[in-house]
Amino acid sequence: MAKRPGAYHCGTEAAMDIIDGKWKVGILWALGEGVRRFGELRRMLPGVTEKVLASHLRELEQDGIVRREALPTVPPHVEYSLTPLGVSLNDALAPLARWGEQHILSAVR
Amino acid sequence: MAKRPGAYHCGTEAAMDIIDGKWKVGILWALGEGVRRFGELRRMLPGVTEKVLASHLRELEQDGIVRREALPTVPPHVEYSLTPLGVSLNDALAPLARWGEQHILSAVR
DNA sequence: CAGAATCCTTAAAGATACTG
DNA sequence: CAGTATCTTTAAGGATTCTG
Repeated sequence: MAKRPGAYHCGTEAAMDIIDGKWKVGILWALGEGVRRFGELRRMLPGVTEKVLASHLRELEQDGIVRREALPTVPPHVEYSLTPLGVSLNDALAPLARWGEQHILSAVR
Repeated sequence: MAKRPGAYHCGTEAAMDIIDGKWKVGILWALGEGVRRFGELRRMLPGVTEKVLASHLRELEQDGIVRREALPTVPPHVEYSLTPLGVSLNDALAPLARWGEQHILSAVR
């Protein structure tokens, strides 16, 4: 979770704080493809527990990265999507993804 | 620390694994300015303990990000610097730094 | 279905002291 | 100077159960 804006020394530190959490970048990646429901996200991230997924989503929501919309249906129905800020964060992450693919993932392939 | 290349689902995850550690991006930033000695790094990162700094440096060295050169002098003298891979990682981190500055740090200034 | 509540495990980090 | 060796602390994450 992000702290107060004054608590950082550089932008990277601030950004890292927001995506700090085992499944945060996975969530960003999953929501980059469109609107997803809670159960969909859970299936897209094999191994994540409900508790951790819920708390990560709540933190991302508080940081303005994710929008949460609860539909008043029975049974409950909640949709998650990226805010414009979330989209921009995803874009800023793209070079890092390319770096990882080129230098780490392709090392043995 | 980076695991085996096959253990990741995307490049971001692999990159995040390498810079995972409270002071790793700080070390990258400090070494981006040039060669530094152990004691210099410690002073540049207020709050880091010797143990954590040493282990972070060892991990970054194993991941090929940092080069360690021990000079055979008395008293001991060890110089740390970025490898070409480390420089490229620092470059890939730049967009994220800009994002953090624009969207988080400047939020209250 | 989408979570909240509770309890539990364990790695990462911190503190402190010591040394080639 | 540049670490290593222990010990302790903490907080993220996991497992399980329960509910509007």
